[in-house]
Amino acid sequence: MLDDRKLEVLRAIVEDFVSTNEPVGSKALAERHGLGVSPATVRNDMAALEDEGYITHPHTSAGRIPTDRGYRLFVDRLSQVKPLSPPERRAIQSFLEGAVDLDDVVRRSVRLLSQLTHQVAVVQYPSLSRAEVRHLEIVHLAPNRLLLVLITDSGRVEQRVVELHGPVSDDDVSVIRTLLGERLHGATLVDTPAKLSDLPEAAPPAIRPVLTSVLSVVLASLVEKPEERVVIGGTANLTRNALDFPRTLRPVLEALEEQVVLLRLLGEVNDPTTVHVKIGEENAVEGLRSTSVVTVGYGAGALGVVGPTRMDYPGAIGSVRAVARYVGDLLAGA
Amino acid sequence: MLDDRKLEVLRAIVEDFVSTNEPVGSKALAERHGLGVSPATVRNDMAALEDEGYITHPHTSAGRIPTDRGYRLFVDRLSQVKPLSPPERRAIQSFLEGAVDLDDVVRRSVRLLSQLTHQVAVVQYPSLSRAEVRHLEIVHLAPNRLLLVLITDSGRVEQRVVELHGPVSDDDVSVIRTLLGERLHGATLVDTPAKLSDLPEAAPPAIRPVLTSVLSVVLASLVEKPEERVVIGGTANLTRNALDFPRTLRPVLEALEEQVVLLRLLGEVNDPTTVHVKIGEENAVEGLRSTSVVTVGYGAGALGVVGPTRMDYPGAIGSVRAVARYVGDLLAGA
DNA sequence: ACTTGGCACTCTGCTTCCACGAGTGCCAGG
DNA sequence: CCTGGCACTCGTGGAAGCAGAGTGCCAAGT
Repeated sequence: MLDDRKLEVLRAIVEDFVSTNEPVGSKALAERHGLGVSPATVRNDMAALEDEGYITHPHTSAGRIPTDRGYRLFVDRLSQVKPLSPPERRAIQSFLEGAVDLDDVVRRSVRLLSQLTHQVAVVQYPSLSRAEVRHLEIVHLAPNRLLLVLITDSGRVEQRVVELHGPVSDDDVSVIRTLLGERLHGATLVDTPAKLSDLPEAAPPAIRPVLTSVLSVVLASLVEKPEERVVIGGTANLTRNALDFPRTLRPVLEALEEQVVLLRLLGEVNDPTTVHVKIGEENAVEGLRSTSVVTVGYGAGALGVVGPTRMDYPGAIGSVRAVARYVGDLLAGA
Repeated sequence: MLDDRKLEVLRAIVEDFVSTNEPVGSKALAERHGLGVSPATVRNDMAALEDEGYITHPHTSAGRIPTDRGYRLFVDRLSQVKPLSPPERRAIQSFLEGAVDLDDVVRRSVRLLSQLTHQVAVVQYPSLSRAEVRHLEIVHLAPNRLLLVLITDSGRVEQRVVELHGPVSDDDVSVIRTLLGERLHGATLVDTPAKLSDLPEAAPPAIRPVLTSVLSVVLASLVEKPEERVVIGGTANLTRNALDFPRTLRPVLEALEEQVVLLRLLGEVNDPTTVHVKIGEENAVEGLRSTSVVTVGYGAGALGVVGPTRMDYPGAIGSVRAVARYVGDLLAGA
């Protein structure tokens, strides 16, 4: 059904349309891509591709543009990832290494990705649940108020306030600090419920009430529904090609403002090591049906870009993969 | 030069234009605002207002629209702040009180502001320099690597990694922790240089090298150039009135992505208790010359909104002020 | 069976033209 | 100083016409 030349035509259409943002006609295509056949032949192939739903045309006398399905085929079978140039790689590395802390790493990654791809970039903080506890500090803020500070191996620092029913002494706080510290040091957060379950019984009766308050906060806010954080940047790129989002910029921006939505995007990454591409209507999120999303896991989290379906997929995939790799290494080694 | 009626006409023009987004003509204005005079009279007044530079018209046969100068006069002399309704106040309060930590307070404030005003909201984290140290924790990450965690009275938690030249023992770390803790507890960050200057001499010689490394990081990253953070939200509102930013949406989005720019906006607040309004060309930031910015300090930081010059100033000022008040109270009491 | 040139057809986009209407500026009279 | 009247300007919107791009299909060539 689809011989090699037809696929070649499809590739040419995608590439042309991506770079010019204009429907591409048979004539221009035939001569510009050295296919060695006449426009008429190309037209026949185009008709076939259109029958199969890979391309369409906005109106009768316009050129063709790829459909979501066409992009899908292009991504799956016709394109190959565009690797970054060595200078680019060096630039990424040195830019990321300049970061002073985790926040900085994430911010820099976002900026990097959006500049490399000219799209909107999304970077998730390393997930808490998979993280390992490096330190748990308890600060005695007020007689009946504690602040828990959790530091993970990925550099994340989480804080939670614990309101107690009654006042507690500094000494008791020290005891609890030591107890918890021993149990949790080096544990991953998913393991903590098991590690902590017998703690109240094992502890001196005097501190049990306080201990349970602390434990409930730890379990509730760090383990059961650990806060996932996502940072976004480069939204100005959405206006780059005003033509891409005729009247749909609004919903896109709205969707991108929702943490939940972003998490869902990044969370759909099953296999964390391969790059995932969601094209147009494939997106579960309503407001992003006119966009494509390229994501990949970097270890403890995920990152990606969001842009028009008319996107430079090979470039985006290459950039996303490269940045994920560097970020992953950086955080693993930190 | 400008009698009361002319001012009244200006007010009417601003209000009409803000609500309809269409140039307003003499006829509609005369009848809709019950000025008690004929359109012809209004026209004369308009001509005067135009001579003074308060209004202009896009083309000969169109109605008038306010200039930046006109808005300025309106804001300064013709409008009065629209106070929020009691239900609105209650909603704000209960929404903010649901926050679990500082990050949450800031995020909620941004959302609140953008929803109240239908503009882009900007909220600065409580500034570090004015903050008081509530706790300084030193975590021994690796033999030659420490993590400083600083907790302020406003709830901010800052972390910095200190790389040491050589390994250090847990005991030495404890000593330093105690030393620093004593000196810094309750101090504001601006005071710290004074409080710490004699510390190296006062400390046991053995730990001096480590101590100076730690001190230099504290001073450099927390005091000399303390990291200011800003959160932004509601950018989708920029697309609400597509007509407001014909081809200028791009630079606005770009400007808003720059932390520096946002800080500059909020930093221009001299008198922290009054609301500041920057209209159009008054803005120092290039990309925001087509917008207006309404800001106010809330105590340890500032917040505000960014929108088209054609903005509901009384409403925006009221909302900004109200939110700032609640946020200020919340953080002061926390 | 596939390719190719030719040709008629169908659109869109652009211009021109024109009439309409909103809105103004000005003037003379109350 | 206000008001009604009136001529003038100018953008808007619709109709009409035209050029260009691109298609679909057919018949002939390889």
